[in-house]
Amino acid sequence: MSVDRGDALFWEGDEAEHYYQVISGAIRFCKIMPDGRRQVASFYLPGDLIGIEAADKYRFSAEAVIDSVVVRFPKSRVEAAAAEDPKVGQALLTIALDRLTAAQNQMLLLGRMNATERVASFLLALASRVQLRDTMPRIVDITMSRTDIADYLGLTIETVSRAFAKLKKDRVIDLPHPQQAIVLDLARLEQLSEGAA
Amino acid sequence: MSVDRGDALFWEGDEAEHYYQVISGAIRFCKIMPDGRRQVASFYLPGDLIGIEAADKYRFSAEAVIDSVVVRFPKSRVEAAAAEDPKVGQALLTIALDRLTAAQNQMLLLGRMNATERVASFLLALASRVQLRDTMPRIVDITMSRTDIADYLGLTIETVSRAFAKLKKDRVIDLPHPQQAIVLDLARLEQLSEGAA
DNA sequence: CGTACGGTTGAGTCCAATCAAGCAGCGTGG
DNA sequence: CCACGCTGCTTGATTGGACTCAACCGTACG
Repeated sequence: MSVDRGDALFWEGDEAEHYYQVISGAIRFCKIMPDGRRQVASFYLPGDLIGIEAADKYRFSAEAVIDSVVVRFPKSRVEAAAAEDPKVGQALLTIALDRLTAAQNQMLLLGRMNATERVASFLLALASRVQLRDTMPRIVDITMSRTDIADYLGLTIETVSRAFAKLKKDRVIDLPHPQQAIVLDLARLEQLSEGAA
Repeated sequence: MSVDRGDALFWEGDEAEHYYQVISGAIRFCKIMPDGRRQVASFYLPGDLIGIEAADKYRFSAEAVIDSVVVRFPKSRVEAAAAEDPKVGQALLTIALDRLTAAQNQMLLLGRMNATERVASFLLALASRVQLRDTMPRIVDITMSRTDIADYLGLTIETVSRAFAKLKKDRVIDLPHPQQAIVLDLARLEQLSEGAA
């Protein structure tokens, strides 16, 4: 399946009938409050499975950040496979537990970090999630918009922009293009993400 | 095992060798930043399993909020049981997925809600997690301190206290004792937790 | 009875949100 | 080809909600 930028795989409240796996692109997993406030719980990148936490209905919406390709599995078929082969269930469990740990770390970010620390953590996470080639890439491609980043980090687009500007001014990163960052001082970035002022 | 108020089941960084199940009391699951900022990821109440997300090492600490009793299982034994009986693995998966959904909702709270909305959500969660008797209890016992609540909601103790005071002033709850709230206007509390100003 | 601790309340500060321009890239159409 | 408008990003000025600092209160406890 192809999904265009901005299109939804499913909406919060839909009957949860499918799992999705990202092949290419990026999907945001988010929830919107009645007055429009939005929180992105996570970004799903190629290889990631979407929808595993849904029991009866989806509790979050899944929308394409950029044009993407996903495969869709009927939920019932995955469940049948899991019942038949314990390894499938085990694999799902591993994914769920990893994701739980990530969610708990994100709570620390949202609950206790300031704007600069949040953006630093975000950049590090992006850098480490991209192809794990030889070493941590110095060039980080930022596929999502400032709006998506802000809603992921619990900030506004202005604050995200200012945090990028501050990191650039402090020579921690360079920002040749809004969608691309170059890590100049990895150690400093790590310090920031750990909360060292 | 008995654990006294304030004592830890394990610390962040310890080798993850055990699962724990809460029998009585309450355990907080938290992480502390180098400069002392603390985030409580969740409170575990009787029946809850602790430590399932740990792979090699614990990523969070677990400490008793009040004097508590827990049972401890060797991790290896649970894993063996899961390998043998698919139902064990399935049960673990169900727990992990429920917890993931809870964590995602907590992200919305931490990222986008104001102080009053956070406290309202917290009270509702407490009310619904206590014994599910006939209906939602009007009387909510708050076992944890303001410090723990603040670190769970990403606020300070003063702000938590002020939010409680505001809810009381607005006749949404009564607060006969700092550790006990009485829900006067459940509908309003639910509105607040959903983000209706 | 005095001290300590947890909670509340008040005053002032600060960081991020809000409000408001301004700018750069880009696709469209005259 | 270029003017135009749109969209996304940045930057500036101001505001506001939560944080900080500080005092105070009540209960528990030695």
